[in-house]
Amino acid sequence: MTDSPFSTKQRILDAAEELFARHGFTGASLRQVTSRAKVNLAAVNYHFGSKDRLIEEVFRRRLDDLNSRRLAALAALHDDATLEDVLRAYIHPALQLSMDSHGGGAFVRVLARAYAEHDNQLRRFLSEHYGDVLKQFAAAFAKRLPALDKAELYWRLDIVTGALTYAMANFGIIQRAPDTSIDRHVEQAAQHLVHFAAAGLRSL
Amino acid sequence: MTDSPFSTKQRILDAAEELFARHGFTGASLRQVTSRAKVNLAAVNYHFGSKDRLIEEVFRRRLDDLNSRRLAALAALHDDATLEDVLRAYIHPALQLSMDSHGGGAFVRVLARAYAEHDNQLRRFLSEHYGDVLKQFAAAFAKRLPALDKAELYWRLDIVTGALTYAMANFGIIQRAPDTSIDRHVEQAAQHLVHFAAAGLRSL
DNA sequence: CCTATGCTCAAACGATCGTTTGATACGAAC
DNA sequence: GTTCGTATCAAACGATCGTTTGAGCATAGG
Repeated sequence: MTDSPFSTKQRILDAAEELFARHGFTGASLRQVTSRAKVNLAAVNYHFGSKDRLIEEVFRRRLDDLNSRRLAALAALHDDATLEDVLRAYIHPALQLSMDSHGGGAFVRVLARAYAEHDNQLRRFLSEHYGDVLKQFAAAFAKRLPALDKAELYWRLDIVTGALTYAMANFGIIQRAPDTSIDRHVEQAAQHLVHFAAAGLRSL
Repeated sequence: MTDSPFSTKQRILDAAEELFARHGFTGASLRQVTSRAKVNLAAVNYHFGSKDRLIEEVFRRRLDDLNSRRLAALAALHDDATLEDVLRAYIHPALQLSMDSHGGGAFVRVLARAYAEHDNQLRRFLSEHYGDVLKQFAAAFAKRLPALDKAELYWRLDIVTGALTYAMANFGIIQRAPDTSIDRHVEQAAQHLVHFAAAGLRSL
């Protein structure tokens, strides 16, 4: 029941995440996935039922991890935590996931792609697994930004999320330099994002 | 040589843009495209050579338009233009394109998807058609932000671009309300982005 | 020992993919 | 009127897709 990190299921998930990120959900075939995972082609349908269910599992695995990390970071804050502290609890786990060596970077590109690809189906799936996290953070932000009404706050949080998503996907011109360690790059990116976002959020 | 807006080529481009946005490059088949465009299946390979070349043309058409609009807006500014003015020249044409009724909204989702899908090939294509625009704006920003060194400026411009891209793709929770006109929504989004970005850029 | 269960395997299914072919229609050039 | 290049068409090409099948192998329970 507890499958090892090298079990067939896990190997399929790892390979699928990597290939979905690189070639898209439809672009990556199950034959590519199973070949990379060094398992039989039929193993996907045996363990997951279908390709669509495999895609869902790829999401759930990473998203659950991100959610719990974010909520833990938020819960660890005291009442007198600053706006920057809350921003860091929101931003840092996401950036860390996007850079981690276990294929998290691939996952973020999968995530970005999914918004467009599975138009409303996967979008609903994400909001279900994500809605309460957003609400908890929105409340924490609102407490530190009493001057903003709710509509204005949501506008700005949307902007923050956009900048973060873009940074996670490594889309931008700023990419990790070869002589910078991953941890250091994550710290730099998080620091810039937190600083920028704090100024934007506080602006009157 | 000058093909009408209803020519076979244009109809293919319109249909392809719409379907690529909805289903992805590999997810949308040429049979879907040609069926929607009401042209024969072979017309794509006749007019464009291959599916890949069609994808490139879908990009070039919209991107050239966005580039010229942005540069025109930048050129129209005086020397005493504010940081907000430059931001608006950068942001507003992009948002307008993303909302326009001629399928621009679809194009932006195609754009976002492309970053992940065609790993480096299309990425290079974009930087070639986009590099000088970014440089011109970077210079205009640098002039209004003398306190920022070059590295810091590029970090922050990357953040701005991220927030803008996200907003263009209509990914976020903020979407156009039914009772708000498209133009008004573009104005609102542009105003929020400009305001937020200006604060973030100016922050010490 | 026998059976049942979980898993893997090679092989094949029908469907759909991008692309190519060869025929046909049509207007301009000479 | 004939020729020539452009454009459209139905039909087919081989390749690859997701999925299914049925046999084979292992291990645990009786």
